[in-house]
Amino acid sequence: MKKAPLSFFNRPALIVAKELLGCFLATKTADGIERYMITETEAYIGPHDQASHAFKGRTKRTEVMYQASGTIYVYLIYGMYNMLNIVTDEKDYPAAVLIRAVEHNGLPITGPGRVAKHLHIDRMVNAKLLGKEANLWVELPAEPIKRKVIKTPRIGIDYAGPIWSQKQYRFLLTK
DNA sequence: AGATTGATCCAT
DNA sequence: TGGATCAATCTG
Repeated sequence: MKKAPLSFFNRPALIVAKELLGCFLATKTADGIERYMITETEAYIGPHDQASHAFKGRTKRTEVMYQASGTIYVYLIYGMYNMLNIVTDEKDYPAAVLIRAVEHNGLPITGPGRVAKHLHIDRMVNAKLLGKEANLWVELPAEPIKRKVIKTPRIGIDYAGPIWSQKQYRFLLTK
């Protein structure tokens, strides 16, 4: 299995979000390398995206979204759940892809909170670089995926207004 | 449908 | 400095 180069992420978030489907999140454990196939993503595409945290500008929390592509962005929501994102695009351009669901040995893990919990991902890895500074990286599938891709509006962003809340920036693999 | 939970951001 | 808000999930 081939590790995704950091250049994979140095592209528009919409492209990365689509291409991450079928890729694997990989982490090293005592039992070896565990791989989780990514089955659902969402793109947050820039400073003008009203659904994005970066819409309010550069703050202590959003600073990581402006860092180099391949940087990990993890934040806490509702005081309970960690959300795993991967920064995309050029440095100083705030964009990221949220990992919303994976599959492990054919078993689905749906919902971003459950994904992070299952992989033991928390804010300790926030602002770390995939593979270099964190025990987490992405691997590319050996063969192109055969499953179909569905697009829908993003989840839980009604605050983003009528235009941005309806953009079809969520991508899922069908069964 | 309602509770949960705490970091973050902005207005008072 | 307080208080609303939140890229969600669990239980009834």
